[in-house]
Amino acid sequence: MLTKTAVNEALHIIEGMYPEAECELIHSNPFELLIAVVLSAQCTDSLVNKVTPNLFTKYHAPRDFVAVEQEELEQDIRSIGLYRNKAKNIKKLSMSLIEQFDGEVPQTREELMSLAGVGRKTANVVASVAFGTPAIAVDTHVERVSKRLGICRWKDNVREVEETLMKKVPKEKWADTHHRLIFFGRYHCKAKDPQCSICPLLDMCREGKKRMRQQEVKHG
DNA sequence: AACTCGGGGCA
DNA sequence: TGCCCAGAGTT
Repeated sequence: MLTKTAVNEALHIIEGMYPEAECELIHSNPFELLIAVVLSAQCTDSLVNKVTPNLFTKYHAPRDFVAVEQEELEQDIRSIGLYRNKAKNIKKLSMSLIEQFDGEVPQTREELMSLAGVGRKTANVVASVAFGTPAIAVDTHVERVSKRLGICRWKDNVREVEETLMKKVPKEKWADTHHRLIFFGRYHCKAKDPQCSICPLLDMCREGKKRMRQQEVKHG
């Protein structure tokens, strides 16, 4: 397991690799953010950003999603994939907002996670981006990178990865950490074909060094 | 713990 | 044209 100091050193190096910020979901209020993040499950932010401008021109509040036919909403979001589940969840979620939260987006992670289509990652993104609640949203990139580097343990579940990151990263850097690790995971420490041989973190990376040793054996 | 949902993007 | 991407719900 990497120490607090080593983790912050790693984050600093990653920061140097990617000066610009992560692509973010287009939204202008907490409700639009919530919808956009629910839509973004299993697809990229840029893909979601292609449908949300039209979507938010047509739908402005929970009641608009409740009123529309499921099939029509499915067509409005069809291009992002998994559209039946997502349309169903958005209609259900919108009804919950009206019935339980006076039509507003709740601010706590527990309340957010009670909504259809909102899991731990989505709840953390909404809580932190819309309401400034300190949180680290752990997606597959953050999880994979944290495990390879040895920030957390291999067997940790998402909650444990999140808790370990919160312990090892200063609170004021949580939001930035999320973006940096996603960027690093998507473009460099990829799930398949990670770029270990040119990685500036190789010296401190347990998995990277292991992979390099395996390559040496393979290629004589 | 494994399975399902489903398009777009890119080699 | 087939592989790769990327969470939440269900069983």
